Amino acid sequence: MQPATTHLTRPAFQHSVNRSGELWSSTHELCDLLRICLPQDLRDDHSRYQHVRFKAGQTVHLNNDALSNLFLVNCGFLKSSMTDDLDKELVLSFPMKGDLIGIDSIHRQHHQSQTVALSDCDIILIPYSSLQDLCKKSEQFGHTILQIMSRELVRERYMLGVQRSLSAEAKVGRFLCMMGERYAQLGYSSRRFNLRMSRNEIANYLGVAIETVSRILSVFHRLGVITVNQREIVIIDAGFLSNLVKLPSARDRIPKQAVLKSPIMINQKMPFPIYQQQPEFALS
Amino acid sequence: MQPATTHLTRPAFQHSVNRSGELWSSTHELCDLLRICLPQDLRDDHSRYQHVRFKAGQTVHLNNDALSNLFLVNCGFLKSSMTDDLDKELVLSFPMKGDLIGIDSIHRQHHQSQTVALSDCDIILIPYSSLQDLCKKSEQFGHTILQIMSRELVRERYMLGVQRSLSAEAKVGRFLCMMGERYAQLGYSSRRFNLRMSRNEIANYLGVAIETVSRILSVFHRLGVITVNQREIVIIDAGFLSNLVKLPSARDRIPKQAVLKSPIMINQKMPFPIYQQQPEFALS
DNA sequence: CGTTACTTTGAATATAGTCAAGCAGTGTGG
DNA sequence: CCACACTGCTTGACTATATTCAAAGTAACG
Repeated sequence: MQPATTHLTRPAFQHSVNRSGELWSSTHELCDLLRICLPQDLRDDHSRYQHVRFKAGQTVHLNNDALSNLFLVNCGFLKSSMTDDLDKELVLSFPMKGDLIGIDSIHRQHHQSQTVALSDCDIILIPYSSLQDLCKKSEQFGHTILQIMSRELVRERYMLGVQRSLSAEAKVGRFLCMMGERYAQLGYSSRRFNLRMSRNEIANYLGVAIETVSRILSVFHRLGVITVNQREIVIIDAGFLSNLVKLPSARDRIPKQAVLKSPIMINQKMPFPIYQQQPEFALS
Repeated sequence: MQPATTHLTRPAFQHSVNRSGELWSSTHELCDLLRICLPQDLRDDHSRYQHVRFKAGQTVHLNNDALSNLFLVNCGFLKSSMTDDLDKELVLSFPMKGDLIGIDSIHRQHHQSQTVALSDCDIILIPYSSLQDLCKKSEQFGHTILQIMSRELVRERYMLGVQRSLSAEAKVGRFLCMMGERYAQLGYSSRRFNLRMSRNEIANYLGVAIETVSRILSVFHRLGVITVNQREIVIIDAGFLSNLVKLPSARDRIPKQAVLKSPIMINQKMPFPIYQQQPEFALS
């Protein structure tokens, strides 16, 4: 499809740090970002965590980098990807505010993926050693970290399900809804937003060809369930998008019109809220 | 494809326990099974973990069960699956000796999947509370658990890559190799083994139709790279299977013979050892 | 021995991929 | 400011891969 790596510039760490206005966060702020309650036993923890800024296009970490920090997104939009057996890029996720980057690296103590900034970003560095300290200090925090990892597992598994059993149309529909939900969580509109990634990156993420994504967006537009203008999306019928199973085959569709001869298949079940705020997730 | 749930019998826990000969394992044995070194600070831990036996076809846990235990496979073969949006079964993994079942349930404190025994099994129950105790007692153990979860994430991600970017032929090829490697780890032959799961389960796991699996196995057999006899597989050319990208299209293939007009595409790179023993994984 | 479940194989079909061309927005340099 | 190239996106036509449907074969089970 596309080459695995374009030209990746390694982040100028020290540089960024010195210029970054020396912003540091407390453990409390960390927990807030992660959407977990500050455990009792960390009330008097005064650790500080450094912020680093990345410009759009800059690399946060590369595949195979030794694990020294995890990265917590404070603001901005990123893309995590790995390189598969065949040296093709494989987009894994689009981290944004509140997402923890790098937990896949704990296993071998080296990153198994790479992350680049799609927009200017502010990222908090969490040295892995600090994470271990926090786990040692607070039993509850340790539990929470397990939960976060477990959640990541469930999310990735959800994507696995999407890959395996959905039509390309359903994939794109759910992708748009998911993005809407995620923006909503950040306080933006879930109906009108700008995609931060290219069609290519979407296609890769969904495991379909770029032309397929393009075509499907056009069809959705024609059907009146969304509006597409470059990367600006307006979702008109979110229910349609998240429950779509498949559209009538192309031949049953009067070309260039929204008139359909055979019915559109829609799933009745409520979709699994994979990225929604999870109240039970916060520790009481 | 296939109905999500056939008829699942809940395990007769108490019953099994009473009949099971009351086998209990030590923390040390637990670590051995998990292929990690017993941490120093758990040397004098005398916790005991109960074994439970399951007959082929019995359910170990159901989706949405409250998390009380994790399950460590001592022997036997199982199948973990979830139910997707469209109520279809989605096979996630085929746990065997040494695999830890249920870490996806930590997130919501409820299982996000279900596991059934494909053969008679001996399973060690690890109450989640005990796991937390061990983490509290031993910092190193806590770290190791993180590693295990991280590893699971990487494995699942590998499958995601398989789903997205491989042809059906490559999927089946890699599946066979992977099974070989896993059997090898258990001390069996990596070349000759019995698949414990049905074609249906394989197809589901790989995200292809059952007929496709069947056809591809036949083609491999005809090409002389494997031998298939029901569920007994003999791998003749493992390199071929793990590096196959795609076979020549059907029309370039003289029917029913192993003669090919155009070349078979083979990947040069070494495959990622996703299930191989990882020496660096053991704690020093 | 008949019923059932699982598997294989063939033929037709559909979905999505590839190839190719054209369009639109962006940026560069004359 | 315009011409030019460049990149990303869209659209069409064709094709390949894999699915679906159908039928028949094989093993397993009571």
